[in-house]
Amino acid sequence: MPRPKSDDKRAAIMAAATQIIATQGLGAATAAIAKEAGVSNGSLFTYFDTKADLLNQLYLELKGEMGAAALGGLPDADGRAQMLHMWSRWLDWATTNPHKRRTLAQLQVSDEITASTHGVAGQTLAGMGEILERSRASGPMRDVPAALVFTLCNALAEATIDYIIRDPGHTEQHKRSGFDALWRMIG
Amino acid sequence: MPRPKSDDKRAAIMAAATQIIATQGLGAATAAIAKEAGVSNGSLFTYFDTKADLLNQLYLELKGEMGAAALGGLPDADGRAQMLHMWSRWLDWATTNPHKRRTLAQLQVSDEITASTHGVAGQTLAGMGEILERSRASGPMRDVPAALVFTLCNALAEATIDYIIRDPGHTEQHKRSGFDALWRMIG
Amino acid sequence: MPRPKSDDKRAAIMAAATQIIATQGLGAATAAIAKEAGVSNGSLFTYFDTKADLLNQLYLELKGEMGAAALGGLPDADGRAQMLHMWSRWLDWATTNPHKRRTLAQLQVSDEITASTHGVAGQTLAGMGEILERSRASGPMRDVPAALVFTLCNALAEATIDYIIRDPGHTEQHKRSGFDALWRMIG
Amino acid sequence: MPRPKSDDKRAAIMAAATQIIATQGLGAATAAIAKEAGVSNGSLFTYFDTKADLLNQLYLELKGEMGAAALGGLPDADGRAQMLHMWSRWLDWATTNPHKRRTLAQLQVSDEITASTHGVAGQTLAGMGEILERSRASGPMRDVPAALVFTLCNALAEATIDYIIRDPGHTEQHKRSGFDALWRMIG
DNA sequence: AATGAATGAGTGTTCATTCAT
DNA sequence: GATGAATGAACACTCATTCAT
Repeated sequence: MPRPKSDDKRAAIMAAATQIIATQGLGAATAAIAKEAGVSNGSLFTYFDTKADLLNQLYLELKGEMGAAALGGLPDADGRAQMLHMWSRWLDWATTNPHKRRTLAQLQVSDEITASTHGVAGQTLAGMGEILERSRASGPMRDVPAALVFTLCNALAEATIDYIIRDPGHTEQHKRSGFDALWRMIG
Repeated sequence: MPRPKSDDKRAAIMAAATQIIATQGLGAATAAIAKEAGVSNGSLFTYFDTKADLLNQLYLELKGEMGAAALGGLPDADGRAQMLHMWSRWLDWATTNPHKRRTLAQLQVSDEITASTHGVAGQTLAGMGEILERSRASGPMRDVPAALVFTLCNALAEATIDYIIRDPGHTEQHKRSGFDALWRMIG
Repeated sequence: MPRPKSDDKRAAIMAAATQIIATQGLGAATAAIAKEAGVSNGSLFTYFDTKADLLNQLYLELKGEMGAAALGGLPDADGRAQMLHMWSRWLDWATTNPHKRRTLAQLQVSDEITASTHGVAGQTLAGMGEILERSRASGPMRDVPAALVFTLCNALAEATIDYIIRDPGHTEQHKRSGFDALWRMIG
Repeated sequence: MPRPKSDDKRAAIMAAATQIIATQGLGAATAAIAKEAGVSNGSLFTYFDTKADLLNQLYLELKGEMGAAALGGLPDADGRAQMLHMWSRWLDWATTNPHKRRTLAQLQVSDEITASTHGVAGQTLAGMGEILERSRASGPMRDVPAALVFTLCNALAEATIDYIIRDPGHTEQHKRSGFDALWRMIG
C-alpha cells in the first residue's frame, strides 16, 4: 500500500484555491494555488484532472457548504420563522466567510462551470427551495413560477450581502431590512 | 490633439469588444477584438491605453446606454407609473440587446473595473435613482438607506432579466411578475 | 540478489513497451508502458534504471530475436541457398511481427541508443554476417569492406520489408524481387 | 506598411532547426531553436503555426534541396552516366551537409510528418525517379514495380551515405562501390 | 495615424524519477 | 518488492504591449 491520496491535501488545495481566487480572480495561476496549498505544481493535477475540474468541484463544495449553513438548526416553526432563520444563517455564512463568498460569486458566472455542475448544485439547494416554497404558495406570488421566485429571492440575498460587506457597521440592521423586503415580496 | 482621429474606429472597437466578450468571456484576446473591429492589432492601443482601459470605458458606455434606455420617454405621472415605465424600458433594452447585457454583466463583476469607474457609473445612474427615490420615500422602506434599496431593486431587475432570457416564451408575464414583486417591496 | 524477482514482469514490460512504442512512438510515457504491462508506475524502475535503459535493453532483445529468427533452421547447403533461407526468414519475422519491427525501426534511429548498445547488437548479428560473408568473398564485392556490404544488404532488406508492409497483397513476389536484386549485387 | 515578415528570419529559423535537431533530436525545444535563430520565443510562432508545421516545412525544404542537388548539371548522356552523375551529386550533398542529412533522416521517420507532406515530397523527387526509370526499364528489374525499385535504390544510397559518414577516409572509394552495386542490381 | 511583426513573461499540463507506505 | 502519490523541471503555445516601417 503506497501513500494513499490524502484528503488533507485535497482540502488544502480547495482552501488555497478559495483564498487565491478571492484575491486574484479566476485567472489565478494553478501554480499560485499549489504554492498556497503547500503542494507541488504537479500534485495539483493528481487531485484534479484540469483547472476546470478543480473549479467545478470547488463550486460544488462551496455551494454545498453555503446550503448546509443556511439550513442548519432549522426550527420547527411556521413559514416566516423558518425563512427568517434561513435568511439569517445564509447571511451569517457569507459575511463570516468573505473569501468563500467572493470566490463562489466568481464561479457562479464563469464559463468554466458546466451545465451539469450547475444542475448538481441546483439539487443541493433543493432544501432551501422547499422552505421558500412553503411561504410562496400561500402568498401573492402563488401564481408565479417557483423558479422565478427562487431567482428573485436569491438576488435579494446576494444584494443584501454585497451591501453589508461594503458597510459592515450596521450588519444586523441591513439584514433585517433585507428580510422585511423579502417578506413583503413573497409573504 | 486630445482625441484620436476617428470616432468611428473607436466605436467599432467598442462594438467588437461587446460582441466578442459576450461570446468568449473577458479572457478574449485583444487581437480577436481588433480583428472583429476590422482594425489592426496595434491600432486598438492608440484608442485605448491598455486592455483594462478598454474594459472600463466599455463598462461606462454600456451602463450609460442602459440608463438612457431606461429613462427615455418618461411620462409625467405618479411614482408607480414612472417606475413601471422605467422597469419596462430597462428590461426591454436588456432582452433586445443580449450581447450588451451579457458583456455588461461580466464587466460588473470583473476585477479590471476600478473603483473610480464604478463611481462614475453610479452617477450615470443617478436619474434612475431619483425615480426610485420618489417611491421609496413614502413607502415601507422610508427608513432604509437609499443605496441599499437601490441595490435590492437592481438585483430584482437583473434576476428578472436572467429568468426571461432563460425562458423567453413568457416575457411579458415575467416582466409583470417582477414589477409587482418590486412594488410590493418598496411601494 | 543480482536479478529482480520476476522475469515475467520484466518480459511483460518489454512486451508492453514494444506495443506502446509501435503505436505512440518513442515519446510514449513510461506510465503508459507500465499500465499496459499491468505493473505499477514505480515498478518499471526496479527493472530498468531509466527509460533510456529500458529502450537500450529492448533494442538488444528485438534485434536478437530478429537475428535468431533469421538464422533458425539454416540448411546445410551452398551460399545462395543459405542466403535465400535467411532472407526469407528475416522478412517473415518482420511481416509477422509488425509491432516489433516498427518499434525496432524507431529504436534504430533514436539518440537514446548508446554506441555501446549498437556495438553489442552488432555482435548479435555476427551469425548473419557470416552467411553473407561466404557469398560476398567469391563475388563482385570481394574487395569491398565487409561492413559496407553488410550495411547495403541490411538496407535492401529494410526497404523490401517497408514496401511489403505498404503493399501486402504480393508479399511473395516482392520478397523474391528483393532477393534477386540482392543476389545480383553480391552473388 | 509595417515591418514585413522577413524571409531572412524564416530562413534563420529553418537553419537553426536543422542544426539543433541534428544535435538534440526531434524532441528539441522550440525555445532552443528560436534562441539559435537569434529570434524570440514567440516569433517562431509568427512564422510557423505549430512545431509540427515547422517540422513539415523543414522536411519539404530539405528534401527539395537534396533533390535539386542530385539533379543539378545533369549531362545529356546515356542512362548509366546520368545515374552515376545523380548518385555522385546526391552523396556529395549528404556528406557535405551532415546536419541537413541527419535532420532529414529523423524527419523521414517521424510521426509528425503528415501523409500529405510525404505526398508533396514524393512529387519533388519525381525528377530523380525519371532518371532511375530509364535504367530500370531495360534491365533485369523491368518487371518489378517501379516504386519498389525506387525504394531499394534509395535504401542503397542511404546506407552508403551512412557508411561514408562513419568512415570518411575513403569516401570516393565507397561511393564507387555503392554505385557499382546499384548498377549490378538494376542496370 | 496605421500596421502587424516582435517580444518574452506567463499558462496549463506532462512526465521521468523518487520515496513513503 | 510493490505501489502510486509526490515532485518540479520542461514544454508548446498565447497574448498584452511595443515599435520599426
